[in-house]
Amino acid sequence: MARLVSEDGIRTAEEVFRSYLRTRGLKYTAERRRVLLAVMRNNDHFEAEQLVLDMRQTAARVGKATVYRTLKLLVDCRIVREVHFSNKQVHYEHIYGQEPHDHMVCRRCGRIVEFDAAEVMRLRDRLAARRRFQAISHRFQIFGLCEGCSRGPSSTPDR
Amino acid sequence: MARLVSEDGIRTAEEVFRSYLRTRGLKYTAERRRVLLAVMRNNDHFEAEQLVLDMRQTAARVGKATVYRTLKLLVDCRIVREVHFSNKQVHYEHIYGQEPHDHMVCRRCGRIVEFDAAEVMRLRDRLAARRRFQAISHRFQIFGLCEGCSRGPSSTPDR
DNA sequence: GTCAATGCAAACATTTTGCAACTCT
DNA sequence: AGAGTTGCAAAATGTTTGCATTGAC
Repeated sequence: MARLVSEDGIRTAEEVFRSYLRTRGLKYTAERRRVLLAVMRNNDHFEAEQLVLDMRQTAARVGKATVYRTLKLLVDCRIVREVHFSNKQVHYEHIYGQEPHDHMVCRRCGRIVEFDAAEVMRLRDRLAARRRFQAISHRFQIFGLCEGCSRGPSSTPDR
Repeated sequence: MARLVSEDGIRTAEEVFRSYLRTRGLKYTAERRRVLLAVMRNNDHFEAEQLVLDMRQTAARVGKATVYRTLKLLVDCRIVREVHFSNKQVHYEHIYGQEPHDHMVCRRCGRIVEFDAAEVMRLRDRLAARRRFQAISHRFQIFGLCEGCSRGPSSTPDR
């Protein structure tokens, strides 16, 4: 969270997306643009379904199939990444221009805490090398209790 | 993989499961026992659906709903753990009596390489402490190319 | 003008649930 | 005896796909 993207950052991401599409003979449609904007303005982690519902409220209405299809493209060109907090649906977050990070997930309140992935990547590469494995990416999430939840039962118990 | 469990190990797991059930007023039924045995004899990672199908072949036939329900119980009492290799269905592995480990997943051939989680856990706890987060568990998987696949195109390209 | 994209609804795959019949303890 | 369990089929979830229509280049 806390990943405010300036209008300028959005414009750059737009250019990245546009040229990604162009190089494969795909089209930069109004719908794809709307999805990109909705994603970039979302400063949190979100699920595909929620994005569909949110966009349904606005003038930037886009069909659910298109949202799913566009998310895939955005993941492919690394503007967006899938994150896996639960066993249920996939979550997404935009990562264009972000430092690599991973997540801690509070088992009690669901709070997500991000942390820098630099050390994780160093360990990952060391572990991989030992097995003659060439690491390309990783997923790492830490589950536990956040600061608030680890001291006594909170008044907002949920997931 | 390579986690052969002796008949003795199975018996111990059975005792763990049985007492877990007893303490919550649940019953150790023939079906639950059959699922436990099928799981413990499986020396690999497996998916729920496959387990259902495998058991359908044998005399130890158990309904799919029961398999799913029992897997949940086994996860809850830490005989089994969920592992997440792909974005598709959850995989399972029995971990009773195993050293903690995580997985490297080959993006080309799908091979799974296990590695000891000790260092990961140390890093995890250090990272968590910095954010005053109390780590309980984690998920860590490294994606990349296994030894065979990283040197030149293999003759068995798949997942 | 052409080839790709959209939106809808139907299809899918996986997992969960309601319920009547059954079975551990 | 009684609470918990099973199996089935139906429901639910989350995502993908077929296809006629529309739109970008």
